[in-house]
Amino acid sequence: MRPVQTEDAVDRIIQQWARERPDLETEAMAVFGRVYRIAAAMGARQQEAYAAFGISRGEFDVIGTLRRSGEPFQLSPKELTSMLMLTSGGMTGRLDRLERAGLVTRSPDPGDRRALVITLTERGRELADEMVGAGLAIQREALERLPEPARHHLNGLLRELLAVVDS
Amino acid sequence: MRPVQTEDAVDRIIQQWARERPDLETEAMAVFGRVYRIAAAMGARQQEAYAAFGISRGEFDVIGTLRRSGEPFQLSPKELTSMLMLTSGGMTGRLDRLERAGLVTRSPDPGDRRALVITLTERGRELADEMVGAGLAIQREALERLPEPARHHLNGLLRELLAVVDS
DNA sequence: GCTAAGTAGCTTACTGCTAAGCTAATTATA
DNA sequence: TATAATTAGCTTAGCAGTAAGCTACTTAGC
Repeated sequence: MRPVQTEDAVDRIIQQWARERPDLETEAMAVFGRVYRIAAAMGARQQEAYAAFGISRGEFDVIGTLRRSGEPFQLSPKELTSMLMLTSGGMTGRLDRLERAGLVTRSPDPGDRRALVITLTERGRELADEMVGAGLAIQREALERLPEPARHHLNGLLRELLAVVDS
Repeated sequence: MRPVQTEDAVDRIIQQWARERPDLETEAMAVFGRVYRIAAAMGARQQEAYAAFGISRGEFDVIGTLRRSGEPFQLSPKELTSMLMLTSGGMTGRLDRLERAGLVTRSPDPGDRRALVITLTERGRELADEMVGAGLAIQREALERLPEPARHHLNGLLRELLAVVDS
């Protein structure tokens, strides 16, 4: 009952390398080539869904992070920068746009006059709640086309690979 | 003998969402969250390795595509643009840099006066051969830390997921 | 208390990308 | 043949990111 495994774009690339460079051991290329393509394709699809709400994927990451941090939906730019692995300049730009859109506010941190507190506005919270559902729907739509034992097994293997890669 | 599965960054994000929004079905978020992080981490690692050769990952993609296309290592900008899913402007920039570095040449296509032929130079071919080995080494180093049945199984599941995502 | 080092956030210069529009050449149609 | 539509590649403007350096403030050591 497994679907027939037909040749995909990554197989073709690997066949070309195997013809030109038969000395290469290409298994790793297959695994990570597929990871890159899945990430790119799903990223593009999510970006499209987010654009319907008027903000980018990166901007959603910010309001999503504030939303899931829980009441009172406040974090410092520094915390956001390190959670989202961005430079401070990039974060300043995102916060500028989100503030202009009325989704977050900047206010001084009473305990540290160097620092700011970023707070999700009511509109920002509502938008984050709507958008997390929309983004998740895109992901579920794709994933549900795999049968269940495969889904669960895939998640476990990806967890192992991430542990290896992040260490 | 399986390593103990400890909580990772994706688990923590999902726990936050589950606390704030218990209505969400988060399995898909786990799978794609890990795919995104693996892609980002490995991409950064490869970029670093490529930088040692003086060119970027995107530029390597171009000379790698020419190299694996086989003798006479020639493709048109149009073919490269569609293979690498780039806009024409982006490809023009990459070719400018590669030409300046002496890794490719631009020459007129004798059969179509609108078109160009991009040819890998001898130095370009040598560099591509060296770099594909270096990039692959990074990938193998990570992947080999998974035991073999897992590696093969993971590749099969990723192939299934890519087929679903690319359709 | 002073001073040196570190930290938070912003600004600037630069890079690489996309999107839109251009020219020149080719192809299809009347 | 004339003309309309398409295609290849380039150029330009604009955007989002990084890296480096700035100011203002805080912390640690003497």
